[in-house]
Amino acid sequence: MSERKSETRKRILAAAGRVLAERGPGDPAVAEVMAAAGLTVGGFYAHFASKDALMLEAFRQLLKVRRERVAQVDQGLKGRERRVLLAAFYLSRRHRDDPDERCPLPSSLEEITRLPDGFRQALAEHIELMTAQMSGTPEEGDVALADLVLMIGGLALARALGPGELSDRVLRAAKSAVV
Amino acid sequence: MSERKSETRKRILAAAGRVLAERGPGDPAVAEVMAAAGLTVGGFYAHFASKDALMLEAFRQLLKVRRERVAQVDQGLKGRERRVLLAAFYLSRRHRDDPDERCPLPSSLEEITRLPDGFRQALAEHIELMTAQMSGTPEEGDVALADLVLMIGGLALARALGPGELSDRVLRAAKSAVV
DNA sequence: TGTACATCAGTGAACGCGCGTTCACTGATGTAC
DNA sequence: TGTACATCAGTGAACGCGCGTTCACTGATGTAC
Repeated sequence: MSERKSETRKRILAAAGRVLAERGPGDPAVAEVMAAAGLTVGGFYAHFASKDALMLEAFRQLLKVRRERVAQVDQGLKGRERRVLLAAFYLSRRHRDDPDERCPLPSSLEEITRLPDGFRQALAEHIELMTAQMSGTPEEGDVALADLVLMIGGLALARALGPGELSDRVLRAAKSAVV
Repeated sequence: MSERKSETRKRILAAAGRVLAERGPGDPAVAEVMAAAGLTVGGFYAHFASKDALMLEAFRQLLKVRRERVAQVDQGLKGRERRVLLAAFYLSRRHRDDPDERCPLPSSLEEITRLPDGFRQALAEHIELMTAQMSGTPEEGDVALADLVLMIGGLALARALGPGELSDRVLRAAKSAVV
């Protein structure tokens, strides 16, 4: 594969990641993703086998990047302090409203029920790795898992409510419940 | 409107409620809902103005019924004890796997972002009423809200993971984090 | 160095399908006399 | 009580559109000699 082609591939993947994080893997149309990458639909299948294949790869990549980012945040902090800090970022109004840098999970969970198994596996792997990153000791695993639920669920609910007082309250309430 | 017609309308609404709770308001096709009600597509628009109108009415009705059910559960229990009991039901494997009696929120949150405003309003109203039902005193409002996030988010994540060990762990972890 | 040909990334139009919505029609039920 | 007509719930086919996927073609880049 030529360098030019693999550059194009990356552009498509990046465009897919942006819309996926906002609207989930199913909703965005292939033509829309290609247009966002500055291309036309026709060329798509020279890069990916199907829409699902593109979206799965974008999904995995987004999760991986986010895990790496989390790993870089403040390794000095451990256990609950670390979780509180991560939740403060995750459940901020900025993360709710900013179209970039979004976690794809709140928008993807529901569709994953009906998507190919690879999505479920990528999700499971991510959850395992994140709980490990968020717990100082193995015994803390379950509280880390509960905190992930607060984060993902809190953001999903806050987004569904749209910007506003109740939505802000949801973010605050979830943050202060971190275990 | 004849009695026969209004009976049919209720059947359509009930069929819509079942698929909505499982797959959200957008995914099920009108023809599929009508078939589930023992009818053909053509007659649909004599009962509802549009698919969105049907789904919104089904959504509101499902939420109302669920609130009434919660109101009947054990008024003796107050505050945290009450929330623990409700979470035990909500985050059970049965509620995760049983196609009937499902809460529509885990499957609907994401789509609500892109749906007419009525969905958002119905959601907001439901969340307000539920936090009221789940807090003994007004000061408890925020912990009730956090518990709702644990319940809805926990079920959404557990469903996305599909039945299995990790999914069960999510349910348990969320339950034991109830504030 | 230049010419002929092959390769390759991307284009643009078309195909097939599912789905929301519309509409002419049918068969059953109700009403007038 | 019976007959003619109107109403009404539901049917089945069609329309239009969006979308995933395919494919013949183009223009640019690389290779052989």
